[in-house]
Amino acid sequence: MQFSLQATSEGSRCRAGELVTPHGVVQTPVFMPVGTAATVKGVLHRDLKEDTKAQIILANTYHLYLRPGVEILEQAGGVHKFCSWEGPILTDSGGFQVFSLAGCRKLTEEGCRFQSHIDGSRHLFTPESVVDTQRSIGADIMMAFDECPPGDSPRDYAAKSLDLTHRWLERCFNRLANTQPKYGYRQSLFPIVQGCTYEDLRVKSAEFVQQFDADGYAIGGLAVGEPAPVMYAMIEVVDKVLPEDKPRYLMGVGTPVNILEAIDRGVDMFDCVMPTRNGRNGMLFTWQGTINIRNEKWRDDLSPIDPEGTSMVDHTYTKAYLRHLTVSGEMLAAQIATMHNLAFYTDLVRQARAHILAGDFKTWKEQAVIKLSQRL
RNA sequence: GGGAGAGUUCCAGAGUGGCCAAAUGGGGCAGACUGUAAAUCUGUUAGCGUAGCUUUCGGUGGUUCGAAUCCAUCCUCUCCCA
Repeated sequence: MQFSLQATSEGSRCRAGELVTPHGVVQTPVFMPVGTAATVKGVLHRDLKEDTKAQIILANTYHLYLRPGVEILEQAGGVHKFCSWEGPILTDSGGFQVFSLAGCRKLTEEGCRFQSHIDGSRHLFTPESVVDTQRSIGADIMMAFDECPPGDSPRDYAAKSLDLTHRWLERCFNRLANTQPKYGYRQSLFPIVQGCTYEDLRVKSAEFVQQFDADGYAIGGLAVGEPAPVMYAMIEVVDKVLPEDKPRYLMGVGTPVNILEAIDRGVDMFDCVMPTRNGRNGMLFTWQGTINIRNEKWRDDLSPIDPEGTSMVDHTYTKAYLRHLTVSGEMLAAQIATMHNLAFYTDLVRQARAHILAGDFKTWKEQAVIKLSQRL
């Protein structure tokens, strides 16, 4: 996998780049819609690609392993063919599920024993098995199996957890080296920097991780409850250590403002459920701020959903209509809101990229952040 | 014409002397959501600026220390039999 930097900007660590994957070129900064179960909920791939301009999407190892299962994915010839998405796919390792499904799992040196949230059946994930599963899935970018500790973890737990994540990382790379891709193209493995909100642990993790000469590096365990300034500080610390010539991926982040701030600090790749999940729950992101489309004030607003929007839905439907659909519980509401939000998120990073290339990112960002923080 | 029953806060519908500003559901209003166990979850929904006070359970009048609950009467509605 090749990554090339095309531009950086004065007074900022921001970068514009290009990532060449087996399934196509990704221009960075990039936002990657989350498609946990090999589907970005409610959106046809045609619309995902042509309307919302998604360049690469996520899928999830934990969820695909449980359903439909590795066998079906192998029979299909990998997840791309299974779900008919021809572009690049990144799979999360299930590390986040180990965190978010706490209560039905047990961590050991070997890996993580857990019970399926679907039927309660018992399973074991190890760094090796997770790499194997991602081989079977056929992701362009595989993620290392990590532990994502709670945001408020005490230092001793964070340190212990970090060491475990590092030992697991070595095992992930060993497994990667000793196995072959199943579908004829090379797969990349991204390590994940952890360390909670402890600066020295973050530095230690970034230094540990970069010795693996990976195709890209991820920053995990952020936006899990800590204040945004703390998150930004952690990004700054880590980005100083990570290699300049490789993409940096901030996992699970975030709000439009979070994303611009992270781009400013050198992050190239993002994913977040916010545009999709919040969209399904009636929240719209726009350049003028966020909208709760359920609010009564939109009841008779027959203006387009978003005059500045780049999606077909923005100009085809009115706010009053989308509110009606949302309040009525109509499934089309979720589809329209999701398309709008994804189109907005990709537009957000695309404009950021354009301003990086133009050299005025910093001033543009300052103005954008003010507007984006508003509630309409 | 005869008989039976019912009218409760936005709606449906509990409650049948004090623990009732009144269950529950719906609807309304608002909020949350950051590597998706989420088309989910939470709050609120008589008035006044909390404690507390004030006006509500078809209308009117009464019984009682006290009434949505008991009595009288009026109004409205539903069902059954002719």
